[in-house]
Amino acid sequence: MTIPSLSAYDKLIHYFEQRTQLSDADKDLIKASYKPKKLKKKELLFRQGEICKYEGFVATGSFRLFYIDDKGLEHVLYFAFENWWVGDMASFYEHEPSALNVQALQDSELLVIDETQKDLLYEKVPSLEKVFRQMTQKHLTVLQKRFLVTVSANAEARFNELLERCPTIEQMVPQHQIASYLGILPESLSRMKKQIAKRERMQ
Amino acid sequence: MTIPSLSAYDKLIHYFEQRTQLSDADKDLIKASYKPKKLKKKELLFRQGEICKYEGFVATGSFRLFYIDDKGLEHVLYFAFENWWVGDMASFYEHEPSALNVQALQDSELLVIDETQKDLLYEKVPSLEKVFRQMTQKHLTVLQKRFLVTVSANAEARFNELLERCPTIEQMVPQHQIASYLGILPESLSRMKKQIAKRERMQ
DNA sequence: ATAATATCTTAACCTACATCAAGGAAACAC
DNA sequence: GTGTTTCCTTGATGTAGGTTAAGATATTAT
Repeated sequence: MTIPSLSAYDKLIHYFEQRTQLSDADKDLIKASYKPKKLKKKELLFRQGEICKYEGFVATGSFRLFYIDDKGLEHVLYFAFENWWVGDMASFYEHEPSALNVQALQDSELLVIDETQKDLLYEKVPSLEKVFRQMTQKHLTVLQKRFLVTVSANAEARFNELLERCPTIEQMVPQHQIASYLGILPESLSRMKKQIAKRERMQ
Repeated sequence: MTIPSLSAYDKLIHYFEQRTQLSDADKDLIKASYKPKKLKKKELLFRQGEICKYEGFVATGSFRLFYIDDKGLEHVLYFAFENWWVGDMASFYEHEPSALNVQALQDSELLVIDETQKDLLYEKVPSLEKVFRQMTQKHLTVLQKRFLVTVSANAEARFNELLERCPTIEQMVPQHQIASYLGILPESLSRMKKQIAKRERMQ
């Protein structure tokens, strides 16, 4: 018994149709503008220092976007699951080296678009301008929340916030990458979880 | 000898004209959509918990946008000077209580627009859709950089980064608010500066 | 001018998390 | 199936920046 799954393109069209009205012609233009791209587990869409040439829609699988600092420590900016977007706007639009690495956490399927195609698509389907403005606003909103939580709460509170917002995260990504998202070392997360468990056993 | 200064509206129109083409009719529509709003030093445009009803263009003066956590500590998200924007997109568009306070650091002059007027303006001057999409992208880019610096560098490195990016900041805002922007306490910034001075005296 | 308020500095002590080191468990590769 | 990465845990010790308290300066209001 298998569930009939939507194609990558169906998911993308569905995403846009939830946000704006599209004619059949619009849909065809969209399908022609995005190219499928498969990435194996651990493969990178692009790495830090490179120009981000593609903005990608996650059709299947999952990704992490992370920065490696001068000390070699990795800092996860966010995880991206199905129906999310991956890329680096600063690099994509300004053609500057990206500060980010985009890595598949499992075998994954993206639909990607380059800047030329995207500008063309905006011209041909102007209503997407609003969709992407709103998508960027949403993105900004989420990042702002993440920033404020990061600077105002300690690691345990940040962990709880993450679990509330994303209860299945522990089944989806390894613990040392959750630590990296939280801004602590794997050792500290391990110790923290032990503390939490101990406290819960007590009462 | 006084420098003849541009009116608030001239500055706003200039801002838009640097980013898109505008007809005289467009300019009139813009001027009719934004209302002037003066704020005295320390006055708030809105406070945490309230809905952000206005997006504001800073014509003169300066602002800080900050969050107060459960312990009562203030965390500055950013400072806004002339030709910057203040507001809270999440609250403005989704009508949810804002997490931010927007406070004038000195007597200041804003041009503000509410959501109804802004939607109307997008309809009447569609090229602004792109300007605001790009503005939001820029905003997102800056916040992403700020986030990565915050999680990967220590307080001294963050202080240096700020000074490089904004060399006159110490003349423009009090030191305890710089500390709040850096995510440390005023006492720590004071201690840090003493350390830096000592090190510089040595060599 | 003088009181009131806001800002900055210093010092002693404390804590959350990092660092270093090592061993164990699980997953993956051939 | 057994070597090899990858991942997780635990303990001992270190440190950046927080906490508390107090006094010094500067700014503002009346």
